[in-house]
Amino acid sequence: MTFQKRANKILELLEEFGEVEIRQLAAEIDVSEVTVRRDLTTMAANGLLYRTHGGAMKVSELIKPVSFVNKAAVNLKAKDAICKRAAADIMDGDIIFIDCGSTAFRLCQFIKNKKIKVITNSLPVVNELQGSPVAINLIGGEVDITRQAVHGNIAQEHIARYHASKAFLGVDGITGEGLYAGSEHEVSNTLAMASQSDCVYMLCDASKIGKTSYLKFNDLSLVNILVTDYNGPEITEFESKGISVFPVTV
Amino acid sequence: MTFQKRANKILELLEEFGEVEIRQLAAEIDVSEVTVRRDLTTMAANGLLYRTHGGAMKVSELIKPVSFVNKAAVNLKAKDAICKRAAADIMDGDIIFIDCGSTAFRLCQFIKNKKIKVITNSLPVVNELQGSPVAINLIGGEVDITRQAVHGNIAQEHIARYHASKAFLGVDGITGEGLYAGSEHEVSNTLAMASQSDCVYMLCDASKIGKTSYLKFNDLSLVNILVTDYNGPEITEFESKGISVFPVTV
DNA sequence: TTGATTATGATTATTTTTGATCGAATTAAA
DNA sequence: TTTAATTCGATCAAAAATAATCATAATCAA
Repeated sequence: MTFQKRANKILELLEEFGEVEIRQLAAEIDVSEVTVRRDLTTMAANGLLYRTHGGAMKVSELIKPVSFVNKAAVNLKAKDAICKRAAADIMDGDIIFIDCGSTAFRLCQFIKNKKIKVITNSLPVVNELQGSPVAINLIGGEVDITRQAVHGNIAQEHIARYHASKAFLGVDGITGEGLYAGSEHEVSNTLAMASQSDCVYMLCDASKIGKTSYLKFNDLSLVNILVTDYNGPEITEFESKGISVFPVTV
Repeated sequence: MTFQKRANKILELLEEFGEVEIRQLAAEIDVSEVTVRRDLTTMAANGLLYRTHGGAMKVSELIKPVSFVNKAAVNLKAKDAICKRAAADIMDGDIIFIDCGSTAFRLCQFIKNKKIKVITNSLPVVNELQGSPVAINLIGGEVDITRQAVHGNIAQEHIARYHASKAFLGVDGITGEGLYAGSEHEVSNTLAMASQSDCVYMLCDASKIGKTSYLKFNDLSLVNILVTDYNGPEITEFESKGISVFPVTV
């Protein structure tokens, strides 16, 4: 059993359990604990895992507290894939709007190294981009603590003062009929950002496609690009209405 | 059970409840209270949570920069005494400005139960007032991450849209000659808030009295009320210039 | 094959982690 | 205010895990 084989096995187990113990690995791979310890040390040095006392953890298990807030969020992998694709279109020098909401929030992790300006009404976005070279403009207005965002008339006026090359927005639901939201507060900001942008990206995981909510606030003409992991009959309908669909796989 | 696992567990519980007790954690994780205490100390040192007597609190997500937390710790008792006195003047129904800065920030703890509206450019203030009945209006504009506050022209314009009964401001220094600041950004917000308020409260611990800084931005006429723990010859000078001085003892 | 290099396992010394205890500090109560 | 009850920090000891050392086994090149 070579080191490479053991390393693969360890990564497999790590993937399955998220964490492993030396004892467990030694028994599973049938080598001494000393060897396992050596393997883990090497692998940790290569960034393949996180070494703990008595074992190792998957790197991704070590989440920062901020990410914790959104851990409860559903469809995380889909959202991350969507945001990764969307972020690929963001170039240095861009000025972009980022909507509040859990999907758009995931965009932050992919733009931390970019030299761009972000205009947002989302407090978590501001927080997440701390320490990055990203310049932040925070929309002012009434603070909605439950949504961790700013909204209201002043906020809309504030947005109207700016212009961005791209807007990254989320909605509660999207069908061939149009866009749906769960609250009027969200709508006003979404519309304001869209109207001030050259190109509107809508970030929607599969659960949003074909879903309606209590408020239909606009037809599909608002959207230029739809980034989604969904792959069903509605897609062609969206495209026939002039939306470019960027598919991603989870 | 490794430290990493416990840390994750603690953060989860913190996320759920906002605050936790040592006893509760020890029982939940099944380790001794000493160990929990050690974990909390370590995590607090890393800025993952706030250590309290007997437990920990969720770290305010917007107060991550260590500099601010540290600065806030200087002259804490004096600042708290000053803010407690100032808060006594705040009545239900008031609309108030709260400046950014470590002194004015301490005001938050004394107004959490009041039914008022707070207009501020300070991110820590927004965070601190979460979950309270206080309505918050956040000044919009460019985010200065190091100061944890919003500045710029848009911010000034935003402030100009509002009017408050009282403004609670801080400065870097105050002498018989006037008011001093360490940065022009702070000045513009301070002046804007002062001009839109019926009554300007200046919150200054003793270290600020008689101190000058590189920028004298206004004379004393800006100030209506000075709340301070300082008790020296300058006080009569301030009073002779029309300022009401509210003394506090530490 | 031989000699050199590397990988592995056993042993021992060191470090880390944990829990217990006790005086000091903090908070709450009288 | 003074007093009582917690909680904290420091110190110590026991247990576990690690790193270091060494010897043995496997691998490889000439």
